[in-house]
Amino acid sequence: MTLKFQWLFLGSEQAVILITQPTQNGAMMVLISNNLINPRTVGRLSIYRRVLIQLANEGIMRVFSRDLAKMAGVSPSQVRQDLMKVSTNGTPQNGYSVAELTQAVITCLGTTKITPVVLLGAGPLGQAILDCFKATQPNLVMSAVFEVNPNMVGKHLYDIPVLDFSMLANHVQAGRIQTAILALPAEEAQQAVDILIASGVSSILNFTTARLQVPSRVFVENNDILLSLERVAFYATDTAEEKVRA
Amino acid sequence: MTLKFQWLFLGSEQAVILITQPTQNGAMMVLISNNLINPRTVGRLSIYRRVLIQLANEGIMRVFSRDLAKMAGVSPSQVRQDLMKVSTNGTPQNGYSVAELTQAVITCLGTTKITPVVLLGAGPLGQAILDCFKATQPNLVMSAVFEVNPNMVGKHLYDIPVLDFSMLANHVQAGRIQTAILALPAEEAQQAVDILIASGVSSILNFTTARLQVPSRVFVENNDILLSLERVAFYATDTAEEKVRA
DNA sequence: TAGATTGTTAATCGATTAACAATC
DNA sequence: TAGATTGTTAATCGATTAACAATC
Repeated sequence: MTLKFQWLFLGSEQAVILITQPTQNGAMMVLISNNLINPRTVGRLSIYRRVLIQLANEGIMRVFSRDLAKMAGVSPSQVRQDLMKVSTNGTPQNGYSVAELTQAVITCLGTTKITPVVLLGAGPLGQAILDCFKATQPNLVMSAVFEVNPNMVGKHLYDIPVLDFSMLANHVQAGRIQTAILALPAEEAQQAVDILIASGVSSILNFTTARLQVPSRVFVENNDILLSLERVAFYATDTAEEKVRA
Repeated sequence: MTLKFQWLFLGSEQAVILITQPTQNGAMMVLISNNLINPRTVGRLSIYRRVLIQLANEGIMRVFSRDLAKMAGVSPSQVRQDLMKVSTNGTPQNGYSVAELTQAVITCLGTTKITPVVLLGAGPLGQAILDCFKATQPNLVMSAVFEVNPNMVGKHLYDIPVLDFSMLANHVQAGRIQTAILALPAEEAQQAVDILIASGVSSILNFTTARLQVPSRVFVENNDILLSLERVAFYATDTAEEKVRA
């Protein structure tokens, strides 16, 4: 009997895993449908991991939810609620073992598995992303950069080869690459996404302003830098002009 | 009588404006406390603006909430709910005038006022942000880039002068600059933020992994690229390994 | 008019916070 | 033991969605 499992993303904040099996007439039957960790929680767990690693570097052995909360910028309740998603081992009076909790969070986030990534676009943003990769955990490995600009193709950026865009589908399929980063012009985004998904990609980090059309099994994280800029501009207030005469 | 008004940010998703006046003993008395547009709504309004401008370019004169919703990737209810925040002018049967709605959204977002910005950090990420500025509305104007690296100071990047970090406070004060972008090492972030806030900055776009400590009147938008990467890696699933034998 | 859409209020949904028994 | 913290359930809060009267 062949079982199949896949993520399903509901909106942008909720994820579900489906385990299905084929019925006699060929249709799929849902066996298990588990609510799993949603993107917000994953984000906070990543932050806890950073904080925990820093604590370990400082030689601190144990930590309370209150302290972890303060350092991560969230509430103590939130920390304990989130830690319910990982196999916790805290004790009253003693809090959590930094070493054990770090391990539990890392296991939960699956940061132990090597995840190959492709980057689309070798412009300034693409290069900045490559630069960021120096700081990531070693489980994320950049496989190649794809560009249409013939002046860049064949070179290396941060030791990563820049390949022609036409090689994208083959490369992704051959390397069974599941993760892609979009740092190309918004007009080219959807077309590239169609190729990526057809080649097996299931998780996309989208730095373009385009709204991507993808099947529900594919995860999309939008990081719209222009939107961030516009929002920050909106909330800027000139304190020097804040006083008005009535 | 001197009135004073200021934003107040509650958590990361809610903003309030306070209008206060001094009492006889010098304390401030709250006159009006208005719930105003929260960051999520501001983000969606920015997206609507983009969509509307594109529609105008295509020569389309009128639009229904249903169509706007589809193009922005949200629900029709959400569109109408958001448009309640701007002075709307839609009519049943005819929907919204693209030109009028664009104008109303732009007015609401305050995109008419020139907003000067400083950028901290001239590394690869800083340069990518400068590159993004080409695409922004002309109301956002980059004033200067600040760096500690003496090899960069004195040069120009994208026609913007790179100044020494020691000139930051004076420059921000002299130019009454309210908005700053952080693209420097996380270890230097808080120290820089303290200088910025003391110099009058009220709105910060933080690209570092640091959690910033700021007074509640200051808006902080965190854009943690490493977190985005980690989240995307988490949801990647290898479809080729999705089939398991039971 | 009939039908469809707006503007707005009510209902739902989900995420965060509070509370508290169990425990060290 | 007394006091404080965990793990978890219940309550709250806020955001999104649905519903619907008013309207063109």
